[in-house]
Amino acid sequence: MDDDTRWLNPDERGAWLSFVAMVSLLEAALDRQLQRDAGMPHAYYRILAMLSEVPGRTLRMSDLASITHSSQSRLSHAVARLERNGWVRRRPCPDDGRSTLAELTSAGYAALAAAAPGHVHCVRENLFDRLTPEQVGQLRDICQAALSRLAAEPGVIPIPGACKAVTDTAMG
Amino acid sequence: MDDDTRWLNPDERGAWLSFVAMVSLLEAALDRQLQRDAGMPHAYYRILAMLSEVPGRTLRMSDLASITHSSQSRLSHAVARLERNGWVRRRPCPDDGRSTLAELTSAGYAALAAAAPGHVHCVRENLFDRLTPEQVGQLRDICQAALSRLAAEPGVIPIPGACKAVTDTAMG
DNA sequence: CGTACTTCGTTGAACGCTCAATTTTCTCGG
DNA sequence: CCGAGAAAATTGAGCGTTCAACGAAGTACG
Repeated sequence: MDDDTRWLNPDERGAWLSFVAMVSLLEAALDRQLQRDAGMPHAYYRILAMLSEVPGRTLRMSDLASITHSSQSRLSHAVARLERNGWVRRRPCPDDGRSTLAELTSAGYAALAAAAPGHVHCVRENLFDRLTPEQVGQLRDICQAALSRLAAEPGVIPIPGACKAVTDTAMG
Repeated sequence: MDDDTRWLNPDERGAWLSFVAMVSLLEAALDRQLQRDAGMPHAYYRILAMLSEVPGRTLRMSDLASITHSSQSRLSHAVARLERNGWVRRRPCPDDGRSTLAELTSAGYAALAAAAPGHVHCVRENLFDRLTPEQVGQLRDICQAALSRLAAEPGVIPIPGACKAVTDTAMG
């Protein structure tokens, strides 16, 4: 172990342990709440939420994968399940024979609308209601700083048009 | 939808979208790196890391579940796999017939030591090297604020002794 | 002592995600 | 037009996590 590894200093280690604990518990809390009250995991809620915010409530599978930070495979499995629930409908894209369009159905919108208040309550209760307005800004800046590197990772290609239009207004 | 739900304001929504994106991508990057280079997911790395930091490299399953913020069931499955790899050994607890002790083997320690540099590099590259020292402190405070609520969630009982002793020094 | 209750850990089924093919369609250079 | 390569989406196997159920061992109280 004669390494040139730059280990975490005490401040960084403390922050990292808090971060890992916080993320584990928060994700678990969100998943438990949504699974119990709406019959879907957090990842599926985000798919419905993203679709709901876009004109026509329709997106190409590829774009939907990008804005939900999901692999195509993962999204394909997920949408297959959402379609079985009647919450999403798939149809071929007229402009590009390779693409598939995913559309939020009215049943899907209703499920999302029913789930949203409980979900937002959970997010507030466990995060934002514990933070000062200053800390909200700090959190955004910290995440953006990390994203400057993460968004360039293999397999993560930012979508020029669709992404921005949505992330400005989506509710999470 | 005539609700008294307090929706997220624009600042909160922006922070939340950044946070969700950052967490998804960071977790994915950590899992990919560890799976590729060390043959284990991040959750399993954390189990080995926690064991390695404790006197005797041994913990009761219950305590190990607590400090890794894992359910007992999840930990039980995980340790079963780690034991199959020869990285952890289980034996009955002499003090309490219900309990099981999990001990990090020397092979397990070696696997951890081999995995650590690459993992820390990944954490640095995608997070800490993008943050100012001030932001590191802000991140810790923000996570601690959220943990003040999350740590009290159902199923999460802080361990009086073992937990503190470890979280002061563990490397994540 | 014995009954009720709690704690500890495990198990199996169901489910979601990852990874590595595979198929279909589009694009581009010749 | 044709062939090579890229892009879009899907599929199935393997793995990790969740959830509910269970057995085994400790605790509290009459």
